[in-house]
Amino acid sequence: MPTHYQGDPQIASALDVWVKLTRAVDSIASRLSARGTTGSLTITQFGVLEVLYHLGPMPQCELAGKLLKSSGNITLVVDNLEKRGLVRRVADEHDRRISRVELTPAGLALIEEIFPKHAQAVAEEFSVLTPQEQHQLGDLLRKLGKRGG
Amino acid sequence: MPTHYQGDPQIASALDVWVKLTRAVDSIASRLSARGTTGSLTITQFGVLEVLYHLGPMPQCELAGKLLKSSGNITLVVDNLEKRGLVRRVADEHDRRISRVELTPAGLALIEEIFPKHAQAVAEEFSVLTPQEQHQLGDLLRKLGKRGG
DNA sequence: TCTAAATTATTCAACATCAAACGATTGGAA
DNA sequence: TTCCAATCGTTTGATGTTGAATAATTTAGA
Repeated sequence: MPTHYQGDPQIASALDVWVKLTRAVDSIASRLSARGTTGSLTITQFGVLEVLYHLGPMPQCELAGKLLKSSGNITLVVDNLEKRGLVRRVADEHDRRISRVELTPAGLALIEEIFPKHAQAVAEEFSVLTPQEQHQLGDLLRKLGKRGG
Repeated sequence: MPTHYQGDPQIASALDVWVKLTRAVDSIASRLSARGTTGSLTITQFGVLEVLYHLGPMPQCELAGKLLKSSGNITLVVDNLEKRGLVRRVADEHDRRISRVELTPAGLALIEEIFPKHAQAVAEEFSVLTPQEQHQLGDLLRKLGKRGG
């Protein structure tokens, strides 16, 4: 989408790259989703299972931090995963404010089945870039992301 | 977030870059949002006004295409903008299926006020990259995005 | 100890988002 | 001309998302 911005070339360049950045992510995400590699899960549900799979059980607030979502959002997503029997809330013994979330056997079986397929699909999407280009991209993104946010 | 993936280094690298990519976008978007440069508008509402501002009145289906959203979504967002008097639906004379969306004077005034601030904020976010690095990033993203999606 | 501040999870209202189904309309083919 | 397929916008149901308010609990400080 051309932004047609007529001012400062620095601003025009930044707007252009920002649009490219958001559209690239949208584009890749939609192609990944179309492949159905997340099974019957939504993106966020997949994210929750994946984090629990790789990092183990954790409190909801920590889950919110990892996934960059609000606590209210995590409450709902965990609710929906719990209804489907994929995760379980376990009360913390030492701090009764905390409810720890963990995978059920069904949740573990599901993420073990679909994660490799998802990883493979991501690899195929990024195969248009050489290893060096991927490293370069990672460096540029690190500079952009590291700003306190 | 480390993905801790133990397999093919090609897959590990792709997952790593994919995580960096989504997190960079999340991070920048949340900082832009925190600056309040979109005024009292949501991201999508801002997007609609911005497209109408730069490209002129257009049917909802075209708006959906530009913003990569579903038609049902656009219906709702335009509804909300219309309630606030920022846009207007105008029936197409030649094709009664189409309702063209255009800025009202209030909508024009608003986007004319906030867009430059938003553009400035985006420029500041991307000022951590040199012009050459921005160009490099644009090239890499173009390769990633161009895949039919 | 007692109290104030911080943390955790939940709830709610408002908006976003999609997929699917639907009705109205258009355009082309038989 | 008549009918069928495609297009456009809306609606619905399910889920996501935030920010703010709230309740329960813990922690730290006076």
